[in-house]
Formats: sequence, C-alpha cells, structure tokens
Amino acid sequence: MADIRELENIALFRGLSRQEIGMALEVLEHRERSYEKNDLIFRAGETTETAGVVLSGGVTVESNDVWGNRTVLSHIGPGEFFAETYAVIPGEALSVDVRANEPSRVLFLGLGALVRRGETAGWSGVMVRNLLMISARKNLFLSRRSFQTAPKTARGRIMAYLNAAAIQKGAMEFDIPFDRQQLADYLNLERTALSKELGRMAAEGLIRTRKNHFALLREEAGQ
Amino acid sequence: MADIRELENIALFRGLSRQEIGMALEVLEHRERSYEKNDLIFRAGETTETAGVVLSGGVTVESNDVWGNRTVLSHIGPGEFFAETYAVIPGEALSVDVRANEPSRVLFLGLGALVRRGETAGWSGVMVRNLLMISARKNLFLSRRSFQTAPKTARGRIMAYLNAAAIQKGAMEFDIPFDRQQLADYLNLERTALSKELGRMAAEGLIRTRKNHFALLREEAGQ
DNA sequence: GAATTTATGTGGTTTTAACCACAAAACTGG
DNA sequence: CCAGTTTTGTGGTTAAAACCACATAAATTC
Repeated sequence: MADIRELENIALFRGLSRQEIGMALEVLEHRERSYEKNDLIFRAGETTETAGVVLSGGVTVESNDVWGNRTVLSHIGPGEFFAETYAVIPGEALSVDVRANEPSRVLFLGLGALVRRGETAGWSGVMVRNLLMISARKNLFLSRRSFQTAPKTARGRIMAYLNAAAIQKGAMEFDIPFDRQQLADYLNLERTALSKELGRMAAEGLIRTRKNHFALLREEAGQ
Repeated sequence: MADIRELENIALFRGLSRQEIGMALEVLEHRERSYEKNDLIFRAGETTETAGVVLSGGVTVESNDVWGNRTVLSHIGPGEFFAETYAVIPGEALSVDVRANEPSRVLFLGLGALVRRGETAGWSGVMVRNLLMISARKNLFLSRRSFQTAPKTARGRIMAYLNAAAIQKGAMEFDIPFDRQQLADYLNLERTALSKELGRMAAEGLIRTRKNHFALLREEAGQ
C-alpha cells in the first residue's frame, strides 16, 4: 500500500501537509492497483473521472488503429500522471490506450470530483493549481514529441529524441524506457528502418547502443 | 478596445459576472494589441508571464529551425488562447514562435500573477479552474495533431486532418485556416508532395478543393 | 539448460516522398 | 489594368523509408 511519504513527492500534493494529503486521499477516492507487463490500464473509447499516478514501474500512452498501426505518445514514469486530461474534462472519451510497460503499481485518484467541487479554498485550491501545472507540463511534453517527430529523415528524428533524452538526464549516456519497436512507434518510423539507421549511426561513430542503453559519442550530438 | 461582452464568451471568464470580469482584467494587467499578417507576437527563446487571447483574426504557433524547416503546431482562432502554458510555468522559455496569420487583435493577460496569487477563493479560484480546462483541452488538440501526423503516407495524414476538420465543423464542406505551405508544415510534408497528393485525391473523386476550401465527397472520407 | 518465445538486425525490393526547376494561376498595389 | 509578387501545381530525378523475408540474438519458461 502506498505510504504517505511516497506521495509527498507527487506534484499534485506539493505544498500540502501529510495530514492534508490524508484528507485529500479521502476526497479523491484513491485506490491502488498493480499490473503485469502489457496489461491494459485504460482503453480508447472509455471515459474516466479518474487519473492515474505511476508509483513504480512505467506505463505507455499509445494509440492503436484497426490496421495494427501503433503510435506511442508518451512514457509515464514513477511520480507522473496519466489520463488526468480526461479526468478533468467530463465525458471526454479517451483517444488512447494506456498500457503497463513493465510490472507497475498505479494509484488512481478521482480528479473529476476535485475539479467539480465548488470549493477552491485551502488545500483543495492548492491541488487545482498543482493540477494546472501538471497539465501545462504535459503540454510541453506533447510539444516536445512533435518536434522529435517533425524531421523528415529517420536520422533527424533519432537525433532529436536522443538529444532531448541526454539533456533531460544530464548525461551523454543513459537508458531509454522503450524497446526498438516502441521507439519506432514513438518516432513514427518502421522498426527495421530504425534499426538500420541506428546501425549506420553507430558505424559512423555517433552513438553506441545496446538494447535500451545509449551513449552519444560526439559533441555535436550531445548539444 | 475590447468590449466586456466580447470577453464573456472566453473560456477563462466562464462563470464570472461582468463586474468580476472587470476586476479580473485589472488584476491580470490586460492590454490589447493589433498585428499585421506575419507579425511575430512571441519569439522562441523568450519567456513570458503573459498569455494571449485572439479577439479577431488568427495566429499560428510554429517552430522554425536554423535550416529553415518550419513546423506548424497549431492555429489559434478567435476566443482561443496561446502561450498560456508558458505564462503558467515560471521561467520556461518558449520553444515556439507565435505569428499573426492575418490581421489580428490580441488581448494579453498576465496569468502568471493569477497562478502565483495565494488566494484561490472566489472568482480567482474559478479562473484557475477555467485555466485548467483550457490547458486540458489544449492537450487534446496536441494529441490530435500527433494522430494526424502519425500516418506514414501523405494520403493518410491528409485524410486524418480533413476528417478531423469535417467532424469539428460538423459538415462535409469547410474552410481550413491554412494555405498549402502551412498545411504541409502542419502535416510534416513537403509542399509539392502535398499538392500532388491533393491532386490525386481530387482525380479519384475523394475531395474537391480550391484554395483553403475543401469538400469531402465520399462517405468513407467523411467518417 | 533446452525449448520456445520475443527482440533485434540485415539484405533486397518497391513505393513514396523529398527535392529541384519551372510554369501557371491568383492576388496586390499602384 | 498592368507589373510584380505570392501561391499553387506539375514533371522529372533522387534519396530514403516502408515493406517483406529471414537470420541471429536475447530473454523467458518449464
């Protein structure tokens, strides 16, 4: 079960005392659940008033059309939210699936209640503002992905992605949360085309990679 | 100058009396400005605590890299917000330019002040919640664009875009806010490739188009 | 640890969009 | 209405990714 200490670092509860977090959990009808790898957490078409917070593990937000084309929109790691957009807009049907990318624990929070409550004073108001920040940051992430998928060449997209990852991790060497297929689906590339381009880049001495571990080898790649 | 009646329909002021809107305008240090076509309103790299509302005309949010590659992220029409994400996150540098797509009037509102004010009760709290809804909806728009740029073929992207436009307008015939170059930059296509594909689609009887007016001619294209 | 499944890489072919040069058409401002 | 500008379309070439079939490697299961 989730410890209050585990929740203190979650952006939604920033600025709240432990006691207030406890009260908030009541109001938000929290519940926790565990998932195995590849379990579906939300399905496109559903509606929800409930958002999820990843406590451990990781989930992917993806869209799958009837022809089997998959688009990976984002990866959500520990402490991060998913489906909060839909929880906040009443009746809006999900346009994405959410899937456990590995064994994961998820805390669900009924944000709909929070937003619809007239009351905005006190910790309730603080949480709405926190939620606004969370939503705004998600905007930035979505924009970022747009820039990573904008280049017309595979190399351009891969570079954009790896650069962003390096900047975010603050290191030239890092793990990514995707396997090859998922990275291809994230960058809107075909898997084997991605593999080939990564091979070429390694041959040119730009990167070194094994599985989901990457190292950027040249300055121009890291900045 | 903006009439209060012009502002009543803006999502940010939903649920506020005219009097409250007046007070809010004070707090938000509103100011209005007009732009000519192609004027830059915000420039990538800047920071702002001020968001914009389009009162008339329209603006585009775009990214331009040093090699001249342009990506059009979105078109903002009357009553809609831009840069509110950056206004809400203190110190976050814009990763996009905002440009007047035609002669436009813009109302600027200092949302930073609103979010940083401790007070969340009363109309101030209502506005924060409205802002959350605005931000959440922008999330949906950004996701939608991701789905429109995800297909690997020009035809797939064009279809995804036109379908979404038809659904949004609730009609099989409509105007789009983009010229050919902008639509190409929105769909991450090369302009002449877009022209050719549109030509092919017209030849196949799928669509009819002249300038920025489009008509979808077959059922399978309209749903 | 053998068998099976899953993930990744490679070669070859085909399709398609980028790219380039230019023509035609539509708009603009005197 | 004309000259100049901007927008849109077309043809041809090239580059690149999609696609397919398969090989290899790694992980998982029993």
